Amino acid sequence: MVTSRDVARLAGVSQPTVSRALSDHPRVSEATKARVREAAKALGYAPNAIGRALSTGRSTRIGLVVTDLENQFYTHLVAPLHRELEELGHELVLITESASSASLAERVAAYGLAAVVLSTTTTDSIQPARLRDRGVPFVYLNRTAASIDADSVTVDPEPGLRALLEDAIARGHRRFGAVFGPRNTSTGELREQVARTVLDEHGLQLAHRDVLHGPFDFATGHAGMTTLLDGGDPPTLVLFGNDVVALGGLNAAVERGVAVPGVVSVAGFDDLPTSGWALVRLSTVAYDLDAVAREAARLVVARLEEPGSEFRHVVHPTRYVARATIGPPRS
Amino acid sequence: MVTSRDVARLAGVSQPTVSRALSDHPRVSEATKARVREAAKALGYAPNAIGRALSTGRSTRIGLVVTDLENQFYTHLVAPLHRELEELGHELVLITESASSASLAERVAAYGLAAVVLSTTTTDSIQPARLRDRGVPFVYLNRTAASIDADSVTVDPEPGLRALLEDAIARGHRRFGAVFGPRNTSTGELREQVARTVLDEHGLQLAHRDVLHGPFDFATGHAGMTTLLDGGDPPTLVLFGNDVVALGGLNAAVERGVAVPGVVSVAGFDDLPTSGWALVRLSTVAYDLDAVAREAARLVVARLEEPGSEFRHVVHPTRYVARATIGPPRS
DNA sequence: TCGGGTTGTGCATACGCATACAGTGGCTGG
DNA sequence: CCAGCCACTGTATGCGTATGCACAACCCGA
Repeated sequence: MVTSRDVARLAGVSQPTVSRALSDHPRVSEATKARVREAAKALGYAPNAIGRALSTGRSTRIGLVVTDLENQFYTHLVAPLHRELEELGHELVLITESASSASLAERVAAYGLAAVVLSTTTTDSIQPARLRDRGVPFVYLNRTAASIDADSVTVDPEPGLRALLEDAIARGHRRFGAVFGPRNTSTGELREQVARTVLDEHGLQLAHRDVLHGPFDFATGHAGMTTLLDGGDPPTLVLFGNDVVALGGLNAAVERGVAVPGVVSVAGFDDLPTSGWALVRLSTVAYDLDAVAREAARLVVARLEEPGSEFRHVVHPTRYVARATIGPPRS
Repeated sequence: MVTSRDVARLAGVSQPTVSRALSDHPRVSEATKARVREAAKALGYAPNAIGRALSTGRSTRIGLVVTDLENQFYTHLVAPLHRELEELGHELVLITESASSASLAERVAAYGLAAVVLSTTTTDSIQPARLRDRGVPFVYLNRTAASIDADSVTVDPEPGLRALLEDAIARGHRRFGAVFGPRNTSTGELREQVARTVLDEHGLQLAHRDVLHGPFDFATGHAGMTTLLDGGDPPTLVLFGNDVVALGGLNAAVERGVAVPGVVSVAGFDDLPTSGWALVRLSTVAYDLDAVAREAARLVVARLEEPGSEFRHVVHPTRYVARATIGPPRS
């Protein structure tokens, strides 16, 4: 391993001078800087992040806490987040909440993470509270927790979801079903609430038996659609908590030969790339997921640079994307 | 931040004793261990990975080098790899090869990574060579490089691909087209070679104009299928480099109303979960991707523990999964 | 010509942990 | 009863970097 001491020796200076030269300290002469840079290059030197982190007390490593890496949604969230963090000179460490091991806060401390992006779905505020108590900066991504404030990037489901539902109502739908996300989820709850409000405004409501809940995954949608279809007189449109769930529902319908939108219409939320496929054509609510993820990256980094600043709450708008899975209701 | 010194003070012992007690050193009395553990728990102490890494010279952080995080294939690779690494007490750091920044080897050194899993597709052996020169352990995942040896987990396309092609031939296909992966790719090259061999054995071959190449992504498949369909007298079956590419091709066909498998049959490779959807039903070559990823994790960790041991080359078998996208050729 | 400021560099040290080594008791056996 | 050993635990140190401080050399104006 090449250390700054090796570089110092080759450049004929002291180790601290190497450190200063490479970080472009103004008190180092240009000549020395050039010599040091050359020596560093010759040896293939790169400052050791471990040593630096230990010395400065901060690290450039940022944790992303997710529930289900296998979930397609996270793919499209991790990629831009990672890209942006990398551009800002930070690294991404993935963390899943495995109940088995230590508490999140402890693991953050152990891993030496500078900050954390919380993208787990549950509103459970124990973890945020612990993070705050430990002084670990964190940012909410696509979720919030009522009791603990922090920077956040979220999505306002209202415009998109309203447009979607009003389109459905205009087409003649009256019996709506829903497979929402988990109950203790800020995003899920908000979407459900908006949906109920919009329907209510049109004198409609969700019958209790037509509303299901479950994790934001394929299986939930699949099982949900199956249940709704198995019940007598299924709803004419099923609203899903997000696209991954909707895709599960859509496939369940296709599997049993139930025409979409001929027999049931299907609505999603997120507009994942898959939803736009010619094979799928899912009608859904869209927003700029890429921008949301990048925004989260910028917020964390900003928080690290200005720890005392006021919390920022960025909200992205949504819009309705009408494709092929919402049609007129069966007569 | 809670340090081992704080724990030491509370437990009434010295800092090194804390270190030893928590790592279950045999020369520490049970009574002391208990006291230390209690103090650690009371303070919520977790050993700082930075300090530990600096002290021991090794870290538990393992890098995963990928090309395209957005790619669905990597989703199903990252998730199990991460899970396995976590179980083995290691962390995962994502690295994408952005040409802009420093060389991979330098970044590995800078990040303080203990080892690296190389899952980028290109056979370019510059990076492996540099890693070797720096003494950074690494493992090939789903790729190899001829010139530089290392532990590897790969897939043998032969059985699955042979079965797939022989089924297609038995159904009457004679004109095959292909959209393979990038040229300088060990997996892509191997699949192409196997395909050509099997076809050759049956007195068939791939016409030059029917063979395309490109990155392993959706766009490649989409463009490839479009090109093949636009040429006069397209092949009756198009073999794709992998499922992600095949899904691109499949959607391109659907978009222009070309029936699959009525007009063209489509074959993939990987058997991603999406390929099994009722909406998709892609005929493809399957293997246990989950196991492959976990195997890679175990290999890296084993390599860290026994640096001198012989390189292991694990090869997973494949099998043909006949679904709905391969039918009889159009007459 | 000399004091005060500026510029450039080295010295000393700290970060949190692990570990080689030294030391302190208590115990056993001769 | 004491040499010798073992079981514990503390002291000292190092990992690679950053940074406060001291210091040397130089410059400038009075």
